[in-house]
Amino acid sequence: MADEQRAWETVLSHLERSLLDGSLAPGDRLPGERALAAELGVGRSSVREAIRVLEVLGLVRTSTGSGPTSGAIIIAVPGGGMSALMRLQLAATGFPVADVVETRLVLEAHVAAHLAASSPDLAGPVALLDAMDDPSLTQAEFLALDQEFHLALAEAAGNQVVTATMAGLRSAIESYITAGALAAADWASTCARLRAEHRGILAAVGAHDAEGARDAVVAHITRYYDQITIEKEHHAQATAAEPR
Amino acid sequence: MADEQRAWETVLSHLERSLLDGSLAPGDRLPGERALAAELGVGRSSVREAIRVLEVLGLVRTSTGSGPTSGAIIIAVPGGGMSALMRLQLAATGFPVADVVETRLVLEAHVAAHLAASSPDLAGPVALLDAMDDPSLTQAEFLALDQEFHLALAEAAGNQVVTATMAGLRSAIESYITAGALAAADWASTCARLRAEHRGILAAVGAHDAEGARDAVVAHITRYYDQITIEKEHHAQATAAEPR
DNA sequence: GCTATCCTGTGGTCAGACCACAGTGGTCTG
DNA sequence: CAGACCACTGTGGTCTGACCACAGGATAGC
Repeated sequence: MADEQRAWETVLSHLERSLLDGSLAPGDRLPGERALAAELGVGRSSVREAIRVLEVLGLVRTSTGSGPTSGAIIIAVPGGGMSALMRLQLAATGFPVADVVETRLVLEAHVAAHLAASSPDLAGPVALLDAMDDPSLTQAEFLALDQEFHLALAEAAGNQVVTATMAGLRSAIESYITAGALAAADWASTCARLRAEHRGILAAVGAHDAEGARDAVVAHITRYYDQITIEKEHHAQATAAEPR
Repeated sequence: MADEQRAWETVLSHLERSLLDGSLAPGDRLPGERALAAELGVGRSSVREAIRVLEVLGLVRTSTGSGPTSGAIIIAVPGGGMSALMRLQLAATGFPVADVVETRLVLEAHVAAHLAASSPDLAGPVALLDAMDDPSLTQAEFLALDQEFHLALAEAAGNQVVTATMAGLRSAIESYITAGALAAADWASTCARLRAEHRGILAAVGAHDAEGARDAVVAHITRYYDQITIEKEHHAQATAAEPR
């Protein structure tokens, strides 16, 4: 009866059930592939397909070798799989980038408003902002910190799902962000503006100004993407004749 | 040089690139597993792992047999993978249900407000509501239509990412919703209330009352989950001594 | 011309065999 | 005795070849 699902689905359901009933928890090691195959009466390749799915979804980390850190280990990277999912959906159907950005906007605006309405611990975000003031940062480092800052805000708001989704959305359009930053005509001033806007967001949050915080976030993100979009067009024109 | 990624990642990147450069588009058939394996110089099992990932992510549909509808076909089910992702993340990390609900709230509120601000085509949602008026519907059928209604709203709002995410969130807590409905003390009145609230949401949207639409959606969802939560506690008390 | 049959190609699965890798534990050397 | 060294073992990663069920198309028979 249960044979109607394919072998790898059997494995996946088994693992999902183990997670739900607590016999598997983050940090645990999965049984070896061979053991799992024998236990469930399927071939090893089917087990591997299931584990592969879990890996892409950010639920397990696999490594070779022996010892307690080897094998398939349950992690639970928030938004781990979201990244791959968004990227591929983007590639396939063209989830429009604008939709991704808009979604990010909705979530981050909520986060900001939520933070302003409560009295969260903002030590993490503040520390990140301080780190971002370092003028010796490379562009990549700056963007990484920027990413961390936004995630730290989401984390402070305390909603894991929102945090994970935001992480996924961000990484889905990471290449887009990076490309845009590289093409930025005047990175120094852009960078300075971003710093100021970040401070502004935190200030509004600290002042319990929900509307202000929401508006600040919306403006922050909107402005950045507008800039990228515009400059990308310029850049496209400038390089239109170049070979790819 | 590119050998540093695992074989199945090679396949996945290859397919992703093909999607991006347009040599693969939704509706197309992938090359056969054996052909792909030969082409990329990897084993068939590696190809299968990559395809498996794409399948779970809702990007391809596979079927056996021959003919033009067989093989792996690129579909691009919005939110196909999101469902699996959310469910498993929920299982693994214990995303609190409350977080999922709150996220849903944020997104749906945005959808409602967005719809009210524009002049969308609401024929689909209206038709669904009419279908839900059928008193002979089973509970499961009603809930399925309810799900469709909410998704139809999101679709009308035109943001595919939001739609997909909502679909994923919903399916992640589907068992929770169903269980709650089953335990509902008075399903008939609950059902009637849901119908009325749905109409209310549509009315506010139609009247271009963004705030009203937002509030209506928030109230709609919040009330339902509050009810479920309360009744679940009662149910838990009533059945506390029963064996599971 | 129509029907029944075989053929072909598809994914689905399994079994077995290697490989590279990283701890583990023993052995050898100083 | 302490240290370095090395074979052993178990892990995931991969490939190969084989078989199955399935569904459509080609073919032979009526």
